[in-house]
Amino acid sequence: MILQRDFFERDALVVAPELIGKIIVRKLDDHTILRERISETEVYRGEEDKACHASKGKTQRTKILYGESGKIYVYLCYGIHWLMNIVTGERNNPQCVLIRCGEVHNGPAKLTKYLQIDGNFNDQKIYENPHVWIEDDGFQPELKTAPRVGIDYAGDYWRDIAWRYIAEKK
DNA sequence: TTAGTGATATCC
DNA sequence: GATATCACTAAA
Repeated sequence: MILQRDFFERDALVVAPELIGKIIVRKLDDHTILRERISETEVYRGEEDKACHASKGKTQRTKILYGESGKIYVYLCYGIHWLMNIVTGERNNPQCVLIRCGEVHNGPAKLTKYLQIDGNFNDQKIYENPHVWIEDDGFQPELKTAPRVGIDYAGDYWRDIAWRYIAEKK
């Protein structure tokens, strides 16, 4: 089953844990289809979240977070790495879920490198998309939570909040 | 531990 | 126009 827009229309704090165990499918061409199960996500939610790009308000870059849910938000980090997010929640409620790792490729930039996701995918839909989508095969691993990574600048409260969801290893 | 890398926001 | 910042990785 392919996840449709209504899945992403909900709050990021609901979508992020449910994305764990889902499968990102990336079709490069008719003969090459990559699949990777999501094992870690993080929530970036609202203008008051200092770690969220939208905390500085609506800009050219962050306007996509204010738009339609189910869009892919791809962001270039440190000049080298593409990070893949999915916009969630209703319009004008800026929030997204960062796809932080897959089962095979740990690390947000490794994942996008493997899946060949880059800036061209920014602002595209993650559903009704012939090149990339997310499937649910019914698998639901046990989850654990942890503080988010790499956001020391966000201050004590936002740095320590447990908005990171990880598939528990068995 | 550190270098590499470039888009974005912010300050002239 | 210039510069400071940054949700990372690989090599050592």
